[in-house]
Amino acid sequence: MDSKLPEKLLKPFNPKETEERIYKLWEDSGFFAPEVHPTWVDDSSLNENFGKPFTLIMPPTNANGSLHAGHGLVMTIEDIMVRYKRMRGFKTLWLPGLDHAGFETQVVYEKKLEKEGRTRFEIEPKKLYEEILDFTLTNSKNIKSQVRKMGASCDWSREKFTLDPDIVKIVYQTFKKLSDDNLVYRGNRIVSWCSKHQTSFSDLEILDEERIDNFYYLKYGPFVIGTSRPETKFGDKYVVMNPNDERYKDYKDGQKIKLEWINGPIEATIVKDEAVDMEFGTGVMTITPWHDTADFEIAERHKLDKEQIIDENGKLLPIAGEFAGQHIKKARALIIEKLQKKGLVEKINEKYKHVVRTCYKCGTVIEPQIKNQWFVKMKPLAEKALEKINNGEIKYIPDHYKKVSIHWLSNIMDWNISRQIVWGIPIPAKICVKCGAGMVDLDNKIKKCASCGGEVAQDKDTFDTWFSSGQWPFATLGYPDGKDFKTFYPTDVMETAGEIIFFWVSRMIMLGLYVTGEIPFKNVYLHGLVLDAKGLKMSKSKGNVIDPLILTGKYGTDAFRIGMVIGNTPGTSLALAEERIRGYGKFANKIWNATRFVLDNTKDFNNSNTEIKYDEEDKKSDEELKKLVEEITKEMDEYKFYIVAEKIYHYFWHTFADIIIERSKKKILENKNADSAKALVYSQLVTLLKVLHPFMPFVTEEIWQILLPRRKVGEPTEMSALMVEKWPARNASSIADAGGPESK
RNA sequence: GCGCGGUUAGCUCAGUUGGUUAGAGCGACUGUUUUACACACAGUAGGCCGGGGGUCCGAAUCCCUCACCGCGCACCA
Repeated sequence: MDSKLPEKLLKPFNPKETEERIYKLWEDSGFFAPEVHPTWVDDSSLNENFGKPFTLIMPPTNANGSLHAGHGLVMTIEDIMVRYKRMRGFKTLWLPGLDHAGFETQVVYEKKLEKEGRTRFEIEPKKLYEEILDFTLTNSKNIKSQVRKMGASCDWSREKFTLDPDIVKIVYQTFKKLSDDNLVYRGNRIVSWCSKHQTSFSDLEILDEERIDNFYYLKYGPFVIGTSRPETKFGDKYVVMNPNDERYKDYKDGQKIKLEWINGPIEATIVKDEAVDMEFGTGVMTITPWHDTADFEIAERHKLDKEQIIDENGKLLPIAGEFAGQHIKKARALIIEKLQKKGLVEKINEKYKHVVRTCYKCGTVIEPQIKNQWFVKMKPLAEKALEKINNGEIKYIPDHYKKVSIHWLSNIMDWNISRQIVWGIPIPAKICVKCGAGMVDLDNKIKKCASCGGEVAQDKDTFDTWFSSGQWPFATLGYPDGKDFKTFYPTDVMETAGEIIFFWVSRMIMLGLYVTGEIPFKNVYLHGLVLDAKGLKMSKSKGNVIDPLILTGKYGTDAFRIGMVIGNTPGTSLALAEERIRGYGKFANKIWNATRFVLDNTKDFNNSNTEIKYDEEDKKSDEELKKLVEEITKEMDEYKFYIVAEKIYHYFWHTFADIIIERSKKKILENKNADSAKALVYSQLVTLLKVLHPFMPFVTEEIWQILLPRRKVGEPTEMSALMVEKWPARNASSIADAGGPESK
């Protein structure tokens, strides 16, 4: 028996010195891969789970970003799940990945260009793509090393990037399938256009912003119309009212009237449509179908003309006459001035509260535009998803996200998947130069337009990032023929931020079901936002961003991890205060010091002696811990990490250290039931290290490696690690195996 | 307007199917340098569980209602 304590155990726990070494030990062991089996014996009579797959696909991290507090939470929660399942004997796969993060990255790169005095509109697209690719790949090394620092036990050999050729191939096949099934179409539809970023968006990239603006009442022939956007009114030649509105019953649908308008006399046509709210304004409005969704729909219903008033840069077109070429921001006041001179302004309400749609990145007011784009018909896809969610095949944690998802899916709109940016997966399609028709063309074979015979050109647009990441679970596993796909799909858990429930989670369900016929994951675990100590959202402008790596550097990764998880219920945002983490740094040291005591006092103790009989109170303590382990095992299976971590923390500190160790001192000193005491402290330490490991992997593994020579007497000296040790309970109802001196 | 959360100790939050004196961490206060640990130990104080109503033998927990805070969705020009 080794009777000397290692030198380092005599000093306080030093996370800095430990973490990199331990991570390397794990990585070298190969245990991150599901195929590399735990060292304990496969006995399914003892463990029903042994060898069953457990799959978690990591949300692909933005390759060009750096680790923020939110990532810290993701890596912690997912690693806890994965380490726990691995210790339970599951064939555990945690697949890491990187995201090219299309628009996000492009915006970052554009800012960089701006600083260099360049702009993307002057750079040849191919070259720009190469530049961003280079930029992204360089930065990706950074994020990958940071993920390692968090202790993530993911299988790096299976790492994927959203632009990998095999991923792109699958994305293309899905696009083709959607097209073949008539679920993707190209058409002139209103899209949300950002004039700064020169791209269209889906409805999710838009932020609603409440504003107080002027609301103008304008004389329009015999009517008074209300508008907050006079700059769009140049082309308005339809005046619409509700057919049931008694006030205007004398005007007939289709009737023409002549009137004086901004730039002279015009002829307008009366249109009756029920979409007009009789209560709002005067109950009469004119429409601008090119720049307003509601107006567009009215125009479609009545087959009305649509004219573009504002160009893609937000400037007025020649239809605006003397105002042509002016930016709409500046033009509004001038137009009102002119209307006032002409006596066409009836009144102005200066306190009009309404909602303006803005670009989520730059805040520019979104200008709806009619554009020829690719759209996915969502209704049929959503219906299938709703079925699976409603019948409980996909479980949400916390539960209320189920309701939120159902609500969104039930009111879903078609999805504009084309983006006018270079950084992304190019859309494999030809566009007819003559008629604008779009044809999916994976093999680059189409030379003439199928509908008009005109010349075709390659589509210059790229896919919305979420179109490719929406296929992530089956794409990363190599659908349809990959071995991993067959073994690990459907995956078990999708763990991600509640914020992207629609962007990502719901779309993965729809696309996964559509392509593979199966749900992509059985459980959705959604975590909340990580906020600053005061509960405010972190932002660079507020200067309250907390860098997780500074905290892990100061207090250790273990302290950070358990601090992130204790008391943090799923879905709830977390206020990250430094004292919180500092406190758990003390806990890591407490574990370290308790270990020193146990090893120091049991060095002469023969732990292979199975004859030890606990005395009365030790027996009680032994049973108490076994009961606790059963309890937390159940809670682990219910994803209640916040309560498990707290229970273990509390037991370790206030029962094991404060009561059991204190009690043992007396017994050992007086040599009264000393063997019982020694056996108990050793056994409890071993069990506690195991259950603590998913939460605090570094300190527990470090101690395990010190313990190992004692535990493995007479056994082969092969690589062994706590991360593949057996969890000390089979399941909630079974008898716990507390490990300890009796274990072989 | 519709939907989803939240309101519990000074702060951050737990509280599972309703059951005896409502919990944790941090903070505060009082002691103690006891041979693993002062990154410690022993202890103390602090809550009409947002307001009102109801069901029940019994409600922080279930139902109704109001108030306030947060978030999401929406084509009222």
